[in-house]
Amino acid sequence: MATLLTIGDAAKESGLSAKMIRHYEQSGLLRKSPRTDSGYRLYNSEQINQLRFIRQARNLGFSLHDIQSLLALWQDPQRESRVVKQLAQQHLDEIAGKIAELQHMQQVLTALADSCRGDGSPHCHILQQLEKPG
Amino acid sequence: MATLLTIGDAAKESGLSAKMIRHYEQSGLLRKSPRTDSGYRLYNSEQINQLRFIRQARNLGFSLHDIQSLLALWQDPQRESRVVKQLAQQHLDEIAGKIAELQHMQQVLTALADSCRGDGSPHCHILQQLEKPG
DNA sequence: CTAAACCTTACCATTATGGCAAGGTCAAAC
DNA sequence: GTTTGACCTTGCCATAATGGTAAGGTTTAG
Repeated sequence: MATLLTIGDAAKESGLSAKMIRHYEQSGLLRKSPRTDSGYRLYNSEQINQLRFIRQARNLGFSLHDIQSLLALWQDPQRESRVVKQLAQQHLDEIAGKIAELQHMQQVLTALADSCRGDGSPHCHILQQLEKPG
Repeated sequence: MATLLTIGDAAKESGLSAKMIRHYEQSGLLRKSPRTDSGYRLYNSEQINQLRFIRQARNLGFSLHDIQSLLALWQDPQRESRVVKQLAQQHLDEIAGKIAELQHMQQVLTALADSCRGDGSPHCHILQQLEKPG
């Protein structure tokens, strides 16, 4: 029952783009896939699972670099869940950092926008504030 | 009182890097600055203010593209604050979108990490979940 | 047999920033 | 007056992840 899919179908199955699948292969995230005589890439169900794994991890914002580690852990029966959790925690820290940064921008800019009349006159607190050193 | 600064001092004054100041000039965000006979760029206080303006806007996360518009508005005595506020609001929407996206990741990944023992055993809900289609 | 829909590779673009290298300039110290 | 160190110049390369396009081969359906 070895159903083999071409890259387009693998893309549909996994939710990745064909373009990205090739890219992942070329950048070493995926092993080179087998080819037909005419050079078409072929994917079996195990590889489709791997592509899905990658997509899920991308959806959670993991970098390709981290995903390489996650894939390795996934495939290692000897793994320690400690290591996986550490990776996740690191990523959570990054996410929290980015959120904080964005929230700070949000806070400052909201205050500025609130104090800008937004009418036909040139007076504008936003520009006034950008002008100042700080 | 025309104090002219070389690019390194302009960088220190503005908080931007010299590299980026050159880049902003080359990408059309800034007009070409005057040079000494030997080719060094020189900045007067008005230009320093412009650099500060750019840095402040960058700190608020505005793209260089948006900053080009903001600079133009800043320098236009005929501007309508409505336009500035619109730009700010658009950017705030983007920020809010990014925050929402990150918070979603944060929520999902936190739940996964919480259900991962993080010990020496290979069992791990995080990997288990990444494995699933969805 | 032909046309559509696929596949291949290779190159370019994005965004904002940094790094490096090879070389010119300027000021201070000797 | 020369050397030295700190500056400046340009230009090219790199990042991260993704998309686009172009030129060309393949497969499949009509």
